Order: sequence, then structure tokens, then C-alpha cells
Amino acid sequence: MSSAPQAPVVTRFAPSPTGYLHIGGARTALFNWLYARGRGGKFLLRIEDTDRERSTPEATAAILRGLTWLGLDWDGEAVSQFAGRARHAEVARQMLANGTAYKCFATQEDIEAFREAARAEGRSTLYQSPWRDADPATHPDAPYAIRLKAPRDGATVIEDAVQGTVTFRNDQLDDMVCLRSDATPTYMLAVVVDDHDMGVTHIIRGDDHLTNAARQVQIYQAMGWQVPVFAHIPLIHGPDGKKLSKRHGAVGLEEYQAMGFCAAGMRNYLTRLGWSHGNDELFDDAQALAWFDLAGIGRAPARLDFKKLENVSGHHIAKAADERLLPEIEAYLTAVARPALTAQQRDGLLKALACTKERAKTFPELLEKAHFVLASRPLELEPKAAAALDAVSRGILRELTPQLQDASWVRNELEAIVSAVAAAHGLGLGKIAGPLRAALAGRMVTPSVFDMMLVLGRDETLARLNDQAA
RNA sequence: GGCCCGUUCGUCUAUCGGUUAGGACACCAGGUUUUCAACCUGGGAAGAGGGGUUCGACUCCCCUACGGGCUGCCA
Repeated sequence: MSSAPQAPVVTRFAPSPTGYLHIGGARTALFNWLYARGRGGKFLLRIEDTDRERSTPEATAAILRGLTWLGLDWDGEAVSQFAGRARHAEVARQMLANGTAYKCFATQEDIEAFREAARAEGRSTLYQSPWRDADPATHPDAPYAIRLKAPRDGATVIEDAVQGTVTFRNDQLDDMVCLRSDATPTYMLAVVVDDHDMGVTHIIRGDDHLTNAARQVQIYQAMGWQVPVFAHIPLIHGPDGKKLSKRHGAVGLEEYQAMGFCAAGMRNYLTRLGWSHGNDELFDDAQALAWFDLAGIGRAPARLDFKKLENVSGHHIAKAADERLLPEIEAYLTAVARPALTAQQRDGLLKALACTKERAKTFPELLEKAHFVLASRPLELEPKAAAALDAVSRGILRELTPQLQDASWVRNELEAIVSAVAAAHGLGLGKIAGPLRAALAGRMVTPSVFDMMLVLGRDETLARLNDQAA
């Protein structure tokens, strides 16, 4: 049936614009992107907007935004399936002409009556149109649908790159409608025509389309077109193993962006979810592109694991170059409608990245740790920080300040000075680090006090200490 | 109901007839430590159940159970 074309790979992602970009859809898009880009092929985007009731331009925009955030780029413009309706109808007529389809005058009521009777008698409810072999002379002057004259004997076989050989008995498949009685094409017809016209060689999509694939193959056969390679990937389930739905929390990709995961980590995690390359867990785009293949895709549905996502995200944040991380953090701020960074904060954050990115799993976590450089004097003290600055502590800070005044601003020396002052009071470094932390950041969860001093610089450090020493 | 797909530690997975069934995340214990982390060391943790095939099955076949999908003139 399907044979693997050796020509350049062409894949596509074909979402329905009826809402946000689903996390499962995002992974499907990612797999298609990896497969095509890893082989120098093309990755196309087609918006399946033939359902005029449910499709909205806002949803299309949200999907494109999601893909862009994930870092997936597509070739050419996103294609509107609805725009191709004339061509779809034309193909339906061709099938009529070559005898692989027929006009069906059955009404909605006829079909319903047929099904009810079938149910009552315990027969299959697959509709069998009386018009399949009707003499054209008996055709009424009424609207009709064009149905595929599907083979009744034998089987339709799919050689799926993930699921293996899947066989459907043809008597399990009915004559599907290709062109509705209002002359609009059905999804089943439109996908096949579009995939063929766009030269798609590999269809990588959700498992939920596996049965559809059999019907679609019949259309390819009716038109004498080459069948592409199918790869039906398992769906993503919620943490409880049930189909992923809104009650599991985040289903839309944008929610993940809002949670502050970095895009590179998201790609890594999603790629690894349902696909493997031996024991490799952490990898960058270049490796993913080189390693990704259809054979590595698993056959069972996978569950989302936020802990692991966090871990992977953290790994990528830690590895990212500062210059690249900063704009991504700013994009995150915009995405969650938080105030943009001032030029000063931007400068400060860039300097603070070195001591914050390695310990943050997400952007909000990183921003939390970088609070000391984002805040400006006079610092607002959190309750715990205020508590750490008791009279005794303030006294020690007062003693520390003049010594810092003349220090050369390098880590070793700062550490030596602070340790010496602590020792003079018979205290460990830990006892003095607390108040220092409080004075420098106004909080108790921060990077190392020495890192903060280095980032803040002498003047700002001294100013903050003086603010609290009084 | 019918058809189709799936089932290895809690989770993601490796294994492609012969392994003490490996790794990662999570978890537990210990270490390191100026907070939060990070990091280091160690630990517990799996082949859904039942039949076959085979000298030998997680790997192949069948049945059952469970999960999922499709069964529209939705996509």
C-alpha cells in the first residue's frame, strides 16, 4: 500500500483553529518539525478551518504564537484549508467521473431511519446507501452528497511507521461522504487532497487518526495517488493516565509559557515524551535534529510529569547564554503581563544571571532569586528579613561597613572580611550571612551574599548596608 | 455493541529470545553548605493476569482485564 518515497521529506502540522494550541498538538508539531528539519526537508503548516462555526482567526493567531514561542518555524505561509474548497470539490467530481464515487440522495432522515432499524436488528449501523448502484435515470432532481464507492471486499492495510501493519476489513468501513449536499468538502476529503497537493510525504499525527487513515487511504486509491508514510503517535495523557483535559490543569501550550518554562527545555521535554534515543535525556536542538527518527517513537500514551519538565527546563536555563536568556525572560514578563524591565533592571539582571540561572527551574523562580538586583532603595523588608535585622545584627553590620569601604571588590577579600568580623564576635559565617542577606536583598532567599555584593558593586552594597545599620 | 491501538519501577523510558531488567525525574537516607537551591554518595522501586511456542521469554502467538481511539453530510 504505502511506500516510502525517498524524495525530500515534507511534513505538515494541521491544527483546527478552534482554541489554543494543545500541548499534544504542540508535540505533534514538534515531531513533524524535527523529522523534516533533521533531514533537510520542509515543514508545512495548514490550518484546518473548514468548520466555519468553530474556527476563529483568534485561535489561528494563538496557534501560530504558540509554535513561534516553542521555536518551530514553518516553510511558506500557513495554508487555509477552507480556501481550497473549490479544488476539493473538483476532486470529488473527478471521483464521480472515474466511477470511484457516486451521488447519494439519501436525506438525513433516511440515514437516521436506516441506523435505527440496524440497531433494532442488531446489525452494523454503518450506512449502506441504496444509491450506490442506482441507475442514474432514477436520480431525483434534488441535492445530493458525493460518497466514496469504497471496496466492500478485502481489507485496507496501513503500514504505519509507529503502529506497524494495521489491517481494517473493508466491511467495517462505509462509503464516506466526500462532498456534502451543500457542495462543501468533508474533512476526510480535504485532508487527502491537501496532503497530496502539498506534496506531503510523511504524515505524523495523533493516534486518534489511525482509523481515519484507513478511510483516507481509500481516497488515495480512488484517485490513484501515492499514499504517504503514516506515523500515528500516541496521545499525551494527564498525570492520572486519563485523556488530557482541562481538569488536569495546563493543556494549552501558552499556559506552560506562562508558568515560566524555557522554550528549549520545553522542546527537550516534549521530544523525550514518547520518543527515545537510548538513554539520552538531556539534549539540545542540534542533537535532537540529528537523532530524531520515527523508529524511536513509542506506542503507548505518555503522561505529563511536571517535576521532570521542571528539571529539564532548569537544565536548559542553566546552560543558556546570558544574552539569549535575557530576551526570553523579558518575553515571559510580557506574556504574563508583568511590568517590563527598566534599562537599569535590565543591566542588573544581565549581571545577576550568572548567579541565578543555575539554580532556577523556571523564569519566575529565577526572577525571585534576582529580586535583589531588580529592587531599588530603599528596600522593602519582608517580615523574615526584618526579623533577621535585630539590634545586635545591625551593630555588626555597622562594624562591617567601614571595612568594606576599602576592600578590593573581589570575592576572596569580601569573604575574608566578613568572616573576620564574624569571628571577632565568636560567630560563624552563617550567623552574619543572614542579616547581610536581609540588608542586601530585603529577603531571605537569595543568591550567595558575596555574589550579591559583587553584582551590586561597592557603592550600592554600602548604601544598602547603611540603610539598615542605622 | 463493532472495529482498531496500547500495557516494563510512582512517572518518562532502555531492552529489539539468553542482562544481577539499565538510565532519568521523583522519593528516602547520608554528605557538603551563608538562605533557597545546586552538587556528591547510597537506597527502595517494574515486565497487568492466564495460557501457549521455545533448551530459554519483558521480548513471538492466543485469551482475559484495564486504558485509549474510531464508529457524523465534526475536524
